[in-house]
Amino acid sequence: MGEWTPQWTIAGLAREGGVGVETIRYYQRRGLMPLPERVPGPGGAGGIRRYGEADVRRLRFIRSAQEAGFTLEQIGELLALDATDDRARVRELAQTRIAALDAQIAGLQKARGALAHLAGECGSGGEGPCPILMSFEG
Amino acid sequence: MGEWTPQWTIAGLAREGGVGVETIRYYQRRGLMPLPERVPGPGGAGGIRRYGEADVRRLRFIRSAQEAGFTLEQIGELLALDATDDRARVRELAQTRIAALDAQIAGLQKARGALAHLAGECGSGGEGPCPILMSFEG
DNA sequence: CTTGACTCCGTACCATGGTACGGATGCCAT
DNA sequence: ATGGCATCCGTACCATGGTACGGAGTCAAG
Repeated sequence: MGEWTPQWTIAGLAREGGVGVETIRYYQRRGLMPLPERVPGPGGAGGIRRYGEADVRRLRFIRSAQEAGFTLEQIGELLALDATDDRARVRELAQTRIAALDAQIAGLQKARGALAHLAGECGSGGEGPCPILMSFEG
Repeated sequence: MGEWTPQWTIAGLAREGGVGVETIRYYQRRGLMPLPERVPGPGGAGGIRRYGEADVRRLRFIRSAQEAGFTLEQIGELLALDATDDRARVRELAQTRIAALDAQIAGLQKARGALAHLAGECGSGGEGPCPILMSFEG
């Protein structure tokens, strides 16, 4: 019995999710990850928590949503919403974030253009300082 | 005598740059903005600091560079570099940041796609919860 | 020449997203 | 049954980029 009845410890979960153990504990404190029951061992005393596929999926979702620019607080709301059927709220969150992403992408592309221009102006052939302070004007 | 011999107080500079007074003071502490001489008034005692066009440009540069994803520390280096002629280092910083921007833009576009898909899946016609947790898979 | 707004400066505090520490306990192999 | 990790938990600390506070000084208008 190994991988087919997946039961990870917190370290295994962390590995699957590409985060540190402390990060998972932090997410638990924030209410983003549940605390599984402690599984008493042969001794009978309260043992160690075990994690399964659902936890891995949840953790990966958190990381992806974070890359999409959601804050941990918003991610908490999304996770809570996953259990409800408040489709309107989900669409609202998604579309607000899409609009923010569009603005952010446009801004980054503008910045990229400015930097490319600077790198060009500041090519290897040339003397004196590069026009750094002016690089974002225009 | 007003705008033609530009002399702003810190509040005016803040207004020009679209930041708060405390932010400018913070940049001064970080070494990103210089502390102008205090201009003694008629009384003779050390007076209030005055800012000019150069400060406005510097402040705007900081904000733009920040939007381009540079940290304040990197911005400090860029500002220091503006006085030198180390073109190689400038190009290095610019190109590193361009690469990071390209990666970031790609990531954001992927996230945007996932969110658009979620918003679609989760249209007004439909029952039950939306597939939030799965929205970033694939 | 006082009043009120603004400045200066040090220091403290804040939000976000973690990261580290240390003692108690648990698990497993030898 | 014992040594050596790992887990659990509370609490403290960190980096980044500010934001707020309080007291003293300064300046301009009335």
